Amino acid sequence: MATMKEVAHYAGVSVATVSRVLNQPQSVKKKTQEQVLKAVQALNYTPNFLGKNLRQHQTKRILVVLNTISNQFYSRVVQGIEDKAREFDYNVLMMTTRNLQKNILEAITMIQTKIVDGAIFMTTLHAEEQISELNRNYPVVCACEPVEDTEISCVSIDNIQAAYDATRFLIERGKRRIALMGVNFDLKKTDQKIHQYGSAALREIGYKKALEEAHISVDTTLFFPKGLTYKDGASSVWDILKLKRLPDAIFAFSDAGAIGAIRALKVRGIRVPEDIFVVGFDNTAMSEVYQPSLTTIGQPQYMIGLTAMELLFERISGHVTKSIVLKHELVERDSTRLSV
Amino acid sequence: MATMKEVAHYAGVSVATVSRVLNQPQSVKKKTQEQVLKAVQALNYTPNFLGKNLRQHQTKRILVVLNTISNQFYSRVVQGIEDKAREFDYNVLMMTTRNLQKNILEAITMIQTKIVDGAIFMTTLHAEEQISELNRNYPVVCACEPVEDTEISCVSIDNIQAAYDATRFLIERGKRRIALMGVNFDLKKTDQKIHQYGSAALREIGYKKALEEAHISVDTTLFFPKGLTYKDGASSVWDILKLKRLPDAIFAFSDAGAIGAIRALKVRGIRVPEDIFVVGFDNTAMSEVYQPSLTTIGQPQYMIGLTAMELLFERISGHVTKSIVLKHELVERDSTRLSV
DNA sequence: GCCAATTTTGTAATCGATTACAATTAAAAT
DNA sequence: ATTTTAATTGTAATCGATTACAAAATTGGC
Repeated sequence: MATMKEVAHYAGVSVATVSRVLNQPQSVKKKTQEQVLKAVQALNYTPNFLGKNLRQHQTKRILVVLNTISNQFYSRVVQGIEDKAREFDYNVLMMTTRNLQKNILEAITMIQTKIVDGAIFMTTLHAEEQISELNRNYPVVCACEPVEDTEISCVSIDNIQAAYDATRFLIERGKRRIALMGVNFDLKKTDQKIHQYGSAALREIGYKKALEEAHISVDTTLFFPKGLTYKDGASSVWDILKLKRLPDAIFAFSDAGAIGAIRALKVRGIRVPEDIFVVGFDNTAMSEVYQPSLTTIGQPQYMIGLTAMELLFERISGHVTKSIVLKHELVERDSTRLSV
Repeated sequence: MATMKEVAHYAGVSVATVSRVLNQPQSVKKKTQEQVLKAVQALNYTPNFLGKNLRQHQTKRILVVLNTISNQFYSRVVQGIEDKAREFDYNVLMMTTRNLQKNILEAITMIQTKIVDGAIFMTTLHAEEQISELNRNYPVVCACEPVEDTEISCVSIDNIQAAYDATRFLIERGKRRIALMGVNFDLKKTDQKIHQYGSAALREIGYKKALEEAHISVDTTLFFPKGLTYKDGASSVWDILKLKRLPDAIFAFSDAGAIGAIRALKVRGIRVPEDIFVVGFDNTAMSEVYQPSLTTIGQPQYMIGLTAMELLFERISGHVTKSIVLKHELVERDSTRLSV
């Protein structure tokens, strides 16, 4: 609660000296140091970073912008970000947007108003334009979700290839009616730039590519763009059950969605994997623990976080822009494995 | 990137006028307003909040401190916090501690250095002392986890009663060897103040109370204080299987732990609920979706968040301290229900 | 058209730190 | 002991905003 001025007065020195003791102690005499530190103790002084940051034009803080923290997936990405940030003595703050543009703009304001030195966006949807604009003047990195603007540093897997791999995996196992469960396909109607739809649109492309390669025609009645949660997965299954012919496989763009779907199928007596194969996305902890365990596309979450933070540092110090694609992996488990 | 000074110059007015246009436009002539706004546009001006906050001694931001964002449970609490915060035009930032004291101290610094106006801690373990000290000079509220210091505002359920209810529920269904899976029991050895162990210790008390009431002796070989994750639950089961006599029920302090346990039991051919009953904690989405669905203690997460934020506002504006206990509920599902 | 009352604008202090530069003090060299 | 050099400290400007107070401009009443 005390200010540096009061500390200076108490210690009988100038504020400059106090500042030096706290920031470059080697430049001040041992004895004065002690006096000052004693005063700091006595007055229970803690610096006001608003003043410090204002003067120094830097905060040593960055912001991570997420849609929701209830997605297991992000936790590990954030850990990567934090570990790398710590190396450089930076603090990591987070904000959630819950898919509302309003909240993304709020996060953007946080950067423009100099509360943080930069930001990592894991949510580009609904505000690509504004993030792009932000990126012209402030350090920005996008992670997990693709962005159209090549001026923005970005880290993610190859979503097209990943979906292609998953789809092909199912096709090779004899599946031909593969339902797709994910998000935002419908945005397509308003704009043809694919990047704007995020990873889901890319995955849809990979899916189609695999089908075409196998000469299977794309059936859009098998698309269920509800969302990524358990409930979305379950709810999509209610729709699926209305189809004349059921699909023989489901490819969900999230593990939670896949699990919600399996659960709903079970309620109707449809078995996984015997009747329908199911593949998820992200390889979250639950995909291993669920019964049946879930085949899924694993993303190198920790590495994504680490890399994103690295790119952000490069951006903060030198305005270098760079995009990196990391490797995914298909993890085969029980939801696509018929027991022998 | 432009400063207010530049805007003022461009518009041909003083900085005071610019500030007024932005903050109390009614006090400035229409025509000047337009000039200024035009300048703001032209120079793409955004205020620097460091300066503003410094001058005004407030930031309109608060910090939420969590152990981890990978716990489904917190997501909904945070939503409550955010919704209430928005009502008062506050922003909510988050930091994770991953159960490391070092990180809690980092969060505390964030408040002391005036980057935020106050904080909600959902993680008191490892730093009660410091949080208590912080609370003397800055607005602090604790949520979900109990705190010893009565000067700290706190919101949570009655953990003793909740655990009592769960245990009693099992006893009433004929279970007598009830294993406990949770965290931090062992801290007990170093200090006898129960509050320091957090909610887990309270739950242990409730558990014991129910047993004693039923004249069942407490068997500490049935305590498995590994942690709250899926893996912890599964790993505890490996230990359980080493027992001479298996328990007939498991009460886990988290849904994830309970599910991890069910999964591990299944691997060894032990069925839930036929062979063992399992009860979880928190009523997260997965408890409904898992197979078998999980009986669990539900906490009013959203309400906890809402209330915590309310208490923080009271603390920010008037140094009122208040603690609130909210109601829990026992949700019965398949993991404790023998099919007829 | 003049004066008082009111509205609008500007000047300068302020928030709490850092830091260039100057001034002082101590140590080293002669 | 005196000068030179280096180490230590202080003075004051600065970061970018807000805001009390003073000054100027406008309005209204006569």
